[in-house]
Amino acid sequence: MADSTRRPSVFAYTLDKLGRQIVSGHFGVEGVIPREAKLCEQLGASRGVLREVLRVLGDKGLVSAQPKVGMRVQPEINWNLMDTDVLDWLWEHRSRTDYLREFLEFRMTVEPAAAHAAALNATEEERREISSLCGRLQDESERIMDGASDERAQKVDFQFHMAIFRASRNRMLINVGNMIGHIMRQQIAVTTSAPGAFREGLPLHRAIAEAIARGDGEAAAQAAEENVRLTQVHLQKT
Amino acid sequence: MADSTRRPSVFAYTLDKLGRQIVSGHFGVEGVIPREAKLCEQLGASRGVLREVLRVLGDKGLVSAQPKVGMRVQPEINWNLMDTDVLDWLWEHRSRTDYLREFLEFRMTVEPAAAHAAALNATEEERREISSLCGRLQDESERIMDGASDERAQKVDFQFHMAIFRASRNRMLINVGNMIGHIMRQQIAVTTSAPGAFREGLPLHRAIAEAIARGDGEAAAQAAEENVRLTQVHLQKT
DNA sequence: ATCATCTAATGATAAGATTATTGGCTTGAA
DNA sequence: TTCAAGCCAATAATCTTATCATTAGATGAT
Repeated sequence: MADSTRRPSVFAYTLDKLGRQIVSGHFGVEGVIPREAKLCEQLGASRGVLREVLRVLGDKGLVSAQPKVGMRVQPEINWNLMDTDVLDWLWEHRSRTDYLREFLEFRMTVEPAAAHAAALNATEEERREISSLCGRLQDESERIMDGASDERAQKVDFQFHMAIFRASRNRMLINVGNMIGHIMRQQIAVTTSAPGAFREGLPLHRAIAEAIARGDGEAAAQAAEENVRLTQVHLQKT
Repeated sequence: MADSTRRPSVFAYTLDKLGRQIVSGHFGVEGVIPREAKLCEQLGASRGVLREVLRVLGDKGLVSAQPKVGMRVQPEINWNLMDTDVLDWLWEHRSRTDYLREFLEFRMTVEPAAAHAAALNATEEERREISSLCGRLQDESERIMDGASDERAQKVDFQFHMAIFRASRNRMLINVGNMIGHIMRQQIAVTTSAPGAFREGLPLHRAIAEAIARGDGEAAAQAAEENVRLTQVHLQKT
């Protein structure tokens, strides 16, 4: 079993640490990264794992290497913004001032499309699952009104969105959906902490689920768009 | 200087080779990959680079490792479809039967959004650049009518699309645009080889450019959508 | 200035120590 | 007997260390 409690590997730790340093601008505008030997002692890792880390960071578009010349951090335009690690690091450093607008804009184009596709392509079972999750969302909402933590509601909300992406029967949309879901799980804590935000969003969630259930693509897309817009409003209030 | 003529690294070669093997289903439905020592001799690479390769393939969602149990290829749903390497490998193996529909569907949701955003957000210079590229596209189109190769036209077409994504002022859309552009450069050879396909698509390209020039988001989105639809028609004829 | 040479950095290989996980074996109690 | 908990060894990834090769900037003699 992939136990979540096992100690993080040296690789994972080093990747995370160096990734954060790069994204936070720790190496200046020139972006010259110390040579391998120096990085090893700074990060406390052997040259082997460090090179693995640098390869992965290169794959994420953060750095590129050249013999003799050394490592350089790449211009930000090359950073892979579909990568959850990169997104996490960005989110940590410049929290919700820099990329938030673009992220919401991106959701605004992708989520309606996914809802539309789901309404057309979902299996009967998927439609039932989505409706069911919407029902559970309502239950959890009421539980919150009684003073319960919104942790469980967040989880259900996350599952609801993912179910829609899955039902779109488009693996590229599902892929993007995973990325969006990952960010949402961090953002949602902010979004829903606004009092009544969950209750307010409930009718739109139901509208999405019902539109998908009856195969109305246009309505599903419109409701999904409204839902993102509502999130937008809530986030801008914080 | 990053010379394009320098010999490919062992790392790049091994990554490509192993990546293709995995995507082509070379390791069976179980997806059990031989252990490191065995892979080394099969691929002719040292353990060091092999581990770097495996880490990158893990980052792309293709494989995951566990001590004692070995390397396993991950279920296809986890493969990172926003990664150009993965896409290349997939495209090579199951060429334009499996993922083509989903790719075009994805373009259909993203490109209109990018055109829309570009119409609203582009700078004056960007609008001029897009119009200029559209004009060059017309020139190249006429050159093709005279029997010239469509290689140059393809390059301009690619630049045209990328300029629109860039003008959207949304770095996530730009990122996705890079991915789409990468695939287009391979698909476009098929698309435009249909006789007259270029000429037929020209009016729509002009419609996009003009809509962006005058800041008409709705018209730009609609023209972009029509353009993808036209591509769809051409591709289904092959 | 130009060219050969030196030097310092990444690229690649090899070998060994370490750590974690599985699977079997044993032990012990119901 | 049967089942479960705990121990042990085999195995594979993980990590370290050392060494050589390759590359390109820097140096210096012509």
